[in-house]
Amino acid sequence: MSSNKKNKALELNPNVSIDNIIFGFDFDQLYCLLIDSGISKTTGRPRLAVPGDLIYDNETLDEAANRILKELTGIDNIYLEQIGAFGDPNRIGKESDKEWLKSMRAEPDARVITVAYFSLVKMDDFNPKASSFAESAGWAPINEIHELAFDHYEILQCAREQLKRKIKIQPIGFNLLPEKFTLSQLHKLYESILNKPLDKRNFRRKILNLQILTPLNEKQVGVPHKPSQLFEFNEEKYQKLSSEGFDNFGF
Amino acid sequence: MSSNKKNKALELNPNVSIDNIIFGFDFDQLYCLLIDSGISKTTGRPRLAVPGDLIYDNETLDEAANRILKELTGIDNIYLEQIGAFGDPNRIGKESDKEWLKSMRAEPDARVITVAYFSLVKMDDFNPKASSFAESAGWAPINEIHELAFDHYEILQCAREQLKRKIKIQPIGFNLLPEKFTLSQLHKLYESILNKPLDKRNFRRKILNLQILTPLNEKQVGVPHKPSQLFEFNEEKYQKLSSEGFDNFGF
DNA sequence: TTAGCTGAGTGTCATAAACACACTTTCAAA
DNA sequence: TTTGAAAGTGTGTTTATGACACTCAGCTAA
Repeated sequence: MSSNKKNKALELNPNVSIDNIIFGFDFDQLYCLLIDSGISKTTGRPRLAVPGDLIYDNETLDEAANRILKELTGIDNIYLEQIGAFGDPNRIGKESDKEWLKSMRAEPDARVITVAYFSLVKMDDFNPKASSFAESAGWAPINEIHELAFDHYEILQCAREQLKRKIKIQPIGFNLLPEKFTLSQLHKLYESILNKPLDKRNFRRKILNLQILTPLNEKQVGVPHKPSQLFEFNEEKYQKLSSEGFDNFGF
Repeated sequence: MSSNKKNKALELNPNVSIDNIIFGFDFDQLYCLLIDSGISKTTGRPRLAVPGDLIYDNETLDEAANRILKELTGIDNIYLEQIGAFGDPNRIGKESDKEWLKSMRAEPDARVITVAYFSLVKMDDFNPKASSFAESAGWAPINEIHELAFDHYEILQCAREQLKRKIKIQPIGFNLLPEKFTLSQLHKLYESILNKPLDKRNFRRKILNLQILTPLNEKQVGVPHKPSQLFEFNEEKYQKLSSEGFDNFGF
């Protein structure tokens, strides 16, 4: 047992892991960051998983989630939210999963409960091709993910649901966009998350009525159509608004 | 390590526990079921906690939560929902908590992550005075709880928030009421959960418009005022409604 | 028997939010 | 200079919300 040893600080807890659903957005669709651990001997297919790791005994769950994100992408200070715990005793049941765990873990057969998180990152901030994970990590369009290791597919679906719920109540979507963005980009983002078309005029009215966007004296350049106005998110106005208590950001 | 031994089925996992916030309602206010483990030697005050236990290595988290509920109250088939994982390394930090753990657990110093649940029970179904827990468990009015063992107070607040959020979207409140109830009782329940007064007429209109209540040919008897109509919750209509997708049960 | 108390039950109007819907503008590229 | 592509804009209808006050039915106690 880890907790019986002296040096707890550096000790991995064999029974609790974190898995982190990392969302990105490219102005067209939602993506999820996946790890590819190579072709599985048992299935012959690539083994895709969500980044995750066992926790250390001296870190909080949030710290562990941040650590994993940082180790993989180098990014810090990211929007991060817990989804919940997943603990089916058979969640590590597939042969291809066991095979992989044996190569990875000191106690590959241990019962592991995982605490899932999701995070929202600006895709520009992490280009897998430029990182040390070039070969093992990459952005996958969310609608093209059909199978993942362990119970990661199920976790991903929970993450999507939670994001849907949350975006209706709080403007966390801004975490997926660059500092400056257009209303059309924001519109597309909401459509991607909610997975349904939203009327353009109604969307604009609603967002603008919230008064949390600052229009910039700047337009798109070089686009083969009417260039669109750029905006930035106004954190200050939002804080004021949300501390006064609003719970309708509803779509 | 538990997972290294042969008989995993009967093995407690030393690193993961479940804590269960059990809500009840007496037509007047919300209650929470608490365990009293007696006067603490270190604080001199009663040590109140939410029911919980380590998990067994062969049960799912939901099963463990149900087991704890069943062991304590004898009740089965109860509304149960995960709140999330709580894993601050110092969550077991108070002296009075350590004292208690030493008397309870094989590995009192182990780092324990807890997965919190809340459940909704009809208070009639569990009368602590009639159970074997007569002296150690009891209903506490939720607004009179100010301090609990471990991080249980924090968990309780999260449970209340989650219940608030959920009740606006799904009619789970019916789990806290007997089969037959009056609109006033339901009204009071919503006010207790949302912690604010709701207009009587607007509340009735909204609830009745949902069409998930069946009026019964039955009235209150023996009350010193106009007797009120009894209703029951119509699961069938609700299923139809919610599968067609509604997300506004909003107050 | 009746007066008084208690909570049940009921309707309307004003305001705000939601939704459906189509044309003109601006720029780049051909 | 024509064409294509997305930006940007307003109105009317419908639906939900929120504020508000009196009568009714049954019990109790004088």
